[in-house]
Amino acid sequence: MIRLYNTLTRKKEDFQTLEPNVVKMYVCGVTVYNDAHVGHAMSAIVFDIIRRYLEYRGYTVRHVMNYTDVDDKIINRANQLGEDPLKLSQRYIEDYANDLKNLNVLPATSNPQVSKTMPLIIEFIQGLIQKEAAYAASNGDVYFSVAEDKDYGKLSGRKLDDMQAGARIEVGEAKNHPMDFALWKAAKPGEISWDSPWGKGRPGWHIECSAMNLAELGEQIDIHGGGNDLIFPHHENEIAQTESYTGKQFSRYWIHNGMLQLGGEKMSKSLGNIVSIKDFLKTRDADVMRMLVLMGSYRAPLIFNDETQDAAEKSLERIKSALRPASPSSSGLSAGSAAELTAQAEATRKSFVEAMDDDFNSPLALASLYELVKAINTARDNGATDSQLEPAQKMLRELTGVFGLQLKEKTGSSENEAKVIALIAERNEARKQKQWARSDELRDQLKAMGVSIEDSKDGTTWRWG
RNA sequence: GGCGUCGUGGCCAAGUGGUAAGGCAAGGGUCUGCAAAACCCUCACCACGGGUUCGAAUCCCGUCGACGCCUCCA
Repeated sequence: MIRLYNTLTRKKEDFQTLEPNVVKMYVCGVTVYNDAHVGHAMSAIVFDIIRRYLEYRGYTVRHVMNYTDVDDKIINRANQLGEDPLKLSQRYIEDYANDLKNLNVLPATSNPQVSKTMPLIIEFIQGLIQKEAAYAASNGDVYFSVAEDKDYGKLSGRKLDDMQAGARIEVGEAKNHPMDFALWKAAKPGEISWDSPWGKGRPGWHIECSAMNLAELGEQIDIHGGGNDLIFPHHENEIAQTESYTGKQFSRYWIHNGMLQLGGEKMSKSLGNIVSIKDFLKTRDADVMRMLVLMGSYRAPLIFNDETQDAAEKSLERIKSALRPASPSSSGLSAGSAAELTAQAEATRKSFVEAMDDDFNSPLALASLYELVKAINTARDNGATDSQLEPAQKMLRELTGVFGLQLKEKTGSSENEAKVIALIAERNEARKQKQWARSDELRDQLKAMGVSIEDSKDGTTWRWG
């Protein structure tokens, strides 16, 4: 039984889907107006791991991730660049999709866009007005009426009275209640807009997700996810809109990832402390980003610095070490020892699943993986053959695959490869002659080319990296 | 000011009532011509102060501190 932490109840709960074996999961994507950063990567990876794990446990996952392509910031940026806003956002949609691919994040089942959901959004707003959950104001805006929603604030644990509305946000005079939020914003001159019963305008920030959810997954879904900075107001407002509209519980489970932190602060566009996904991938492997995420709880803040990145990189190296072949002269393990290794593989699978079943406890699941790593390496040291290592290595691949780790060995160019082989042959000759100085010189030379050398009784092996 | 999350070894981090997983780093060792990799060994009483309990990192109260949200934000 999978248990997961539900923001709505602030408790871990047994996971039960609306339909057997199917998970309807909606994850808030990004607003597309510039390069995505590693904080976005964290969120995407968290839900990618959740999705992969649910699939591993036999569920069919309908994974929807939206793109917010109509928004103030997009309009501002488009104005700056003198570009059509929808063209600009489309460009960044493709760009983000590419980033995700490079991070080995599986494509969502569908990626709806606000600009392509306009009729449904308008219909949704009309429905809310009919139910008197919303009202058209004199200025052409349409607002959601929070006072009419008796359980408004249930996700974020806020009460309307406690929120100092207007303290930091300007209260529009057209609003009935200071906390009322816009479903539809009247267009300013020259702004991109769509026709509606309330005149030209565009949707407010929250209604799109409610509408796209409805369009893609129906009135009720299993999991709604996103960064914990979205709990309020975004997700709170989504609940208010959708539940007012359908009269049913919207999402059964709300899952929120913690914030990635750089220098003790949340990484965000507005703070400007940003490392883009592209810049990250220039110097580190995609696996490193994923390992960083796996090392901690998805709900906790993720400390992003050189030290944690180095640690992640080294940990990956260790896992990779277990995937390497047996030594050439291996004489074979006793049948008993080989059976022990296979048993360890199965034990690891069990503890891995047990850990992940408990609210996706990846640090604990990783610990069980290291146990298997150690068993494989010990078996190899003791002379296991490739066929004896195989079941355990296959299991390790299977489980790291659930995490979405690729564990690729580095590669160099093939023209260099011939040179490497020649240098190693030369070095082996030198070693035979006990010309250690020459031998070490050649090793340094290879190292400079990015080649690691390992000598053993059976001769010399090498690899890139 | 309100709401929420949290404070575990040098760093990252699991554990939420029975005497502290794991990874990285560090030190020692096996192996090696020397290395590297791998393997073995060593390395914490859990922010502070009270309380509950036979027993607390784990429950309660208080203090201090950090972070997130209350405005766009993954």
